Formats: sequence, structure tokens, C-alpha cells
Amino acid sequence: MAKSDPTTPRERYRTQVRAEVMERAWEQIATAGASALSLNAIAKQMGMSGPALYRYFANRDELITELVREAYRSLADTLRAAADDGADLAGLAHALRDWALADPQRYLLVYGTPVPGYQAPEDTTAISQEIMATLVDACAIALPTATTPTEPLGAHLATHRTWAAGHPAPPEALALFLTFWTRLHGVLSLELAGHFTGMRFDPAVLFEAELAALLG
Amino acid sequence: MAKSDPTTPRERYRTQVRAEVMERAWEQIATAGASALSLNAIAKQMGMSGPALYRYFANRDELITELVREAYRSLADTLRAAADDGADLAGLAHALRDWALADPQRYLLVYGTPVPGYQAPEDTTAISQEIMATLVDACAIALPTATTPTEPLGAHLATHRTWAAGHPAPPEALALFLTFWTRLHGVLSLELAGHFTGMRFDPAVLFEAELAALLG
DNA sequence: TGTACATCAGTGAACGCGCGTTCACTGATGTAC
DNA sequence: TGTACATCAGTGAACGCGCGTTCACTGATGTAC
Repeated sequence: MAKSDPTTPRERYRTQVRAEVMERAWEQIATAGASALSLNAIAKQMGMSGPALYRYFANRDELITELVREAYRSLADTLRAAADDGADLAGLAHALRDWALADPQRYLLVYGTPVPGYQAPEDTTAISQEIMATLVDACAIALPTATTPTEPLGAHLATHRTWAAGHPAPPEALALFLTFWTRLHGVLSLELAGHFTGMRFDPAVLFEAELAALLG
Repeated sequence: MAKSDPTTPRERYRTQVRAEVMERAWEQIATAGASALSLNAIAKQMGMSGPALYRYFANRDELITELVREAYRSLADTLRAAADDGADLAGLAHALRDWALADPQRYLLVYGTPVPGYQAPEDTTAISQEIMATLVDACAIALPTATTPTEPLGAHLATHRTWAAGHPAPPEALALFLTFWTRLHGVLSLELAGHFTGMRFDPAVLFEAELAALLG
């Protein structure tokens, strides 16, 4: 192996163990939620002693940060890939739903009730903005055929658009995005939190109905 | 004091202490979230020793149950009172929003990410259905003037209405209710979770826009 | 190719912490005659 | 009204638990000559 090769065996081993830790962490989150995440429990599950994990993560908060980052990254890539494949706004909506259902706790970690006492670092909000940018772009394209009103929200956003900084989208596209986001999140989060259990209808139908109401 | 009086001094004291425990519990939830709820911490804050609270609550789970019950009860009463005062669906929407903003963690305890490992008891789902019934009734009245489509969701619900058991509402009213609920929850939950911070727009405007899109 | 050294993964013991919960007990409050 | 008894709120000690995290150490893996 060449001296300058950046992936030495040790480095490959490191990233591999890090990956397994995070895999176990996701399993644990899926079972008991993010606030129950425990380094010791993960170590035990991997057949290691607790302190061993401190070779790979500075502390519990860094692990959570990495999980949040991975979740955002995964969603951003999923949506970006769909968009690059020519998916329209409806296609992105379905990609979002599929992603959320594939791992409910991953969705809730990012868009659910915030983990108490945990503050997301700078760069995860950057990925979050990347996600929004992809959706806003699709909204701008879908705008002419959208059937939901973008006023008076669009007018409000025209005078309060300090956000989406540097993103050249008309306020109507931002309005459509916010409507798109909140409506789909409303269905998804109640579905994932189990608030529809007991009512015998199919959440997918509700999701499709909301999508149809947005795009006609 | 008459012998048969059901509120002896001791009973009044009991309910008073119980109330204070729950008050402190709400404060604690508001600060650190529901999963950080600790009986010992509450006792310390009240100047009591930890075990003292076991005179008032069988265990931690019972306290949480009581908090969930209180939250549901509070919302049910708020909406019912508004409806009895002649509020229409828009009025109920504003009552809901005011209630949620008054104590974000109370809203999230009930409609946010479920507390891991906690299972809500029977009677809280009964109160939850009471809340839905109030909203469904208002939806049935608002139906003729509603501007959002209730098809094809209404058709689906017509064949899957095992829920809202015994509530005599047309499927279109149920469809309007589900749309109403998920859209407002979408705005509220993202707002309360802090996902709009950084974007410089007013969530109230988005809320009003969604309401207008529903009712015209 | 072989030896000397440096790097680094993982261990086990330990610290302090706060948690939920049980238990035997004290002392105040209410009840019965 | 006064005394004897029962009720019950609250305490302090204790149990076992799992947590995050630090530290000195062992042993394996890689590197340099």
C-alpha cells in the first residue's frame, strides 16, 4: 500500500467500527427513542466495554450530532437523487414519504420533538437548507400548475425573506414550499407517532389527497 | 364540617399537594421535555424528600398518565367551551393554536413524538375522541362553505369509518376534519419544535393562510 | 529480513451521579367514646 | 371536654441500577532503519 494512501488499514477499521456504532445507535433509537440513547448499551451490544467507544466519539453529544447529520444527509441525497432523475414535486413528496416510513425514528429525530438539551451544530442546518433548496426549486417549477393559493402568504414572504439566503426563488415558490412542507409533515408526523391507529383508514390515501390538493 | 362532606381537610390537602406536584411537573417538562421527568427532582423542588411523593402517585408512570390526562382534558374543555360560545371551525382553530402556544411542551406531550416505553391508558383515548368529536361537529357545519376538496378522501372514509364510532357525521365531514387536523398540526408542530427559527417569517401568517385555504 | 520503537484499540477499575422504589419509623392530625 | 386510639403525611436510610466519563495499563498492529 502506497505511503500517501489516505485509507490505511487502521483508518478503514476506524470508519468501519464508527459505522457499526451508528448502526447500533439507530437500532436503539428505533426501539426506545433518541433520548434513551446510551453509549454503554451500544458498547455492550457490540461486545465491547463502554470506554472503548471514546476512541470513536468524543462523547454522547457527538454521537447524536453524527446521527442527526447522517439523517439529514440521507434525506438530502435521496431528494437530490430523485430530482436529478427528473422527479417533479409529487415525485419528491413520495420520496420523502418513503424515506420517512423506512425509519420512522430517523424522521422524528430530525423533524419531531427536539431532543431536550441538545443543540444542533452549524453544519446540520446547512444540510437542512440544502433539503429545502431542492424542494423550493421543484416548487418553483410546479408553481404554474399548483392549485393551492400562494396569497397572502407570498406577499408576507416577499417582505420577510431573509431566510433561504441567496436562493433566487420567487416568494410564491417559497409560499408553495412552506405549504407543501407543513401539510406533508402534518400527515407524516401524526402517522408515525401512531395517532391514526384505531381509526381504520389508510394514511397513504390522506397523504395522496393532500398532495392532490396542492398540485391538482 | 358535616360528617358526610366528601372533602375533609385531609382530602383537600391531598388534592392540593397533588396539584402542586403536577404544576412542578409541567415546569420540568417545559424545561427539559417529558422524558426527563423525575419524581426526585420534583420532590426536591417542593422541599420534600423523594419517597414522600409515593403518597400521591403510585409511580412515575402514573404521574405521566395524569399529566397526559390533564392535557387532553384541558384541550377538550377549551374547544368545547369555544364551541358552546358559538365559535365556528375557524374559531376552534384559533382556540387550538392559543392553547398550543400557551404551553408548547403540553401540546408536544400529547401530539408530539411519543414518550418511549409509555403506553397511554384507555380513558385518555376517550378524551381524545371527545376532542375529535367537537371538531368533527364543527366540520359538518362548515362543510357547505369549505373550499378544500373532500374527495377522494371522503369516498375512502365512507368505506373505512369504523373509527369515530357512533358519531353520526357524513364522510365528507370526517375528511374535512382530517385535513383540518393534519394541516394545522403540521404548522403548529414545526413551529413549536423550532423548525422555523432562522426563517424570518411569522408562523401566524402561515397558520392563517392554511385556515383560509381550508375555509375560504 | 529482522529488530526497536511508536501508535493506538480495547480493558478493567473507579468516580460521582441521579434515578425509581421499598421500608421501618416519627410525629402530627383526625376520630370515637 | 378529655382521653385512647387510628390514620396518614413525611423522613432518612438503603438497594440496585445504569449512566457518562477518566485513567492507567496491556497487547496487538504498524513504521523506520
